[in-house]
Amino acid sequence: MSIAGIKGMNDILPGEVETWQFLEKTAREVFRTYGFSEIRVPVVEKTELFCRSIGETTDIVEKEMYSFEDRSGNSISLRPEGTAPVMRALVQHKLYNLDSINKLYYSGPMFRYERPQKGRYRQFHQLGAEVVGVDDPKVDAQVLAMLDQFFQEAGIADVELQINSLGCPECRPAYRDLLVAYLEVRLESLCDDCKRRYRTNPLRALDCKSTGCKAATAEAPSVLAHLCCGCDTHFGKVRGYLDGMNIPYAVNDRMVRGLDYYTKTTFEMVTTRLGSQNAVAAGGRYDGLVKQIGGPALSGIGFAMGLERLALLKGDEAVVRDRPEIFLAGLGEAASDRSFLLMQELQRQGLRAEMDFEGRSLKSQMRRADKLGARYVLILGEDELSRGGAELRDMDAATQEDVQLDQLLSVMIERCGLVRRDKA
RNA sequence: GUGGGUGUAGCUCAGUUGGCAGAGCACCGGAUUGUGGCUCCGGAUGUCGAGGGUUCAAGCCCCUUCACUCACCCCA
Repeated sequence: MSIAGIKGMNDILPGEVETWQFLEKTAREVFRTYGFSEIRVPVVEKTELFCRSIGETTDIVEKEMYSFEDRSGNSISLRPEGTAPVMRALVQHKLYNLDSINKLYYSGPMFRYERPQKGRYRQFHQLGAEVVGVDDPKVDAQVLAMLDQFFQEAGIADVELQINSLGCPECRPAYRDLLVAYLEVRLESLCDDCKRRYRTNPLRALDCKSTGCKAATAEAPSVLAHLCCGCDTHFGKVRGYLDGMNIPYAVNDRMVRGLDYYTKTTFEMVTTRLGSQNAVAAGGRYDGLVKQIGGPALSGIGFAMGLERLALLKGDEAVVRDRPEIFLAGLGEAASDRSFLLMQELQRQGLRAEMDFEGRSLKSQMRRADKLGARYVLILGEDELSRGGAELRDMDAATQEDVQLDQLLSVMIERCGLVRRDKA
């Protein structure tokens, strides 16, 4: 029996990978215009980093981390998300001393031990961005604008930007108490999960899909109505800037977060096209996080996009076929050898050239050239070879002409207008 | 962790009350010497997910197991 891959960890095959490359390229271009620099951090970190940042009682830390001891007995974990490692690096290298604002983006695999389903995998990929050092609502609006622009340029429609504010250490405890009290008298109608956690994580009930919880929380107090003065004006300004930039959004005061570090502005880019996975990007402000992992008191805001989910939404519509410029069809050993050398000369010039390595008939070489989508086919037989020429067939026009082999390079470069950029 | 669905050719899937393993697509070859697409003709391909059981006989029935998938939970 052959060895299969690990459950929930997928291969990205030719034909799919083009979509990923498109998404990554689009993100790099958009993020660059907003002044973000890439940062690359390791895939494993000390387990403690995630416990302290994400929260000891979150599902991620409690039951979803790939944690293990290395050979010296330290507990390390495959990263379940990207923000904590990036903040760790920022603190470790004191990047905040180089500039008062740091705009960083990252991309790479994350790991969570969950049951896989559509749009949810054990190894998944996130592309995220973080702004650290400034808590002005303009920064929130910039991040949201960048996210919006990414979706526009990536051509992903059918998504909605939802925003909320979760308050800060000033106002959240009071709201939380209020909500606990509200839930307490309605415990009977809550689902088992919400009953169990109404004290530890009451916000979760607002987001619960069970009909009982939906009904029970219909009249629940809204976070937005209980923000402190600072959070309320902050949220108001963010909304004002979004309106000013004509960025569409919806306020969703029942949006909650799975990670403990979020404060004030939170947001999600949601879709209805991915089964039960409705978030394709999510993020928010995390003003206490850097200090919590042992750094200075720096505010921050960021988001992460799920590449698998983006790729599912995008499908393969973005993929344009990469056609070979030329296919060299040689007949007989001598012609085949000569074709091989010619092919290499073309490739060295940056032209995509292909040939047959299996000594097939001309007919089947033509078929293959057609299948690959070659623009031109060079037909080289014994006769042509002896006089130093060949037939160059234009596959789209279905016409062909004689060319001298020593002219082939210049003819092809002229036709395809393609010279390797790094040569000149 | 819990529940449902599905495992048959490279892919998508048929397969009758248990009786020789099938189709379409894809692939390969051919249709007057060396010319693609369209058409036509021909060809190869299987551990029927795995293991066990019942039976003269199992893709089909029974048991076990694994994988994939969707949903719950949770999240990107």
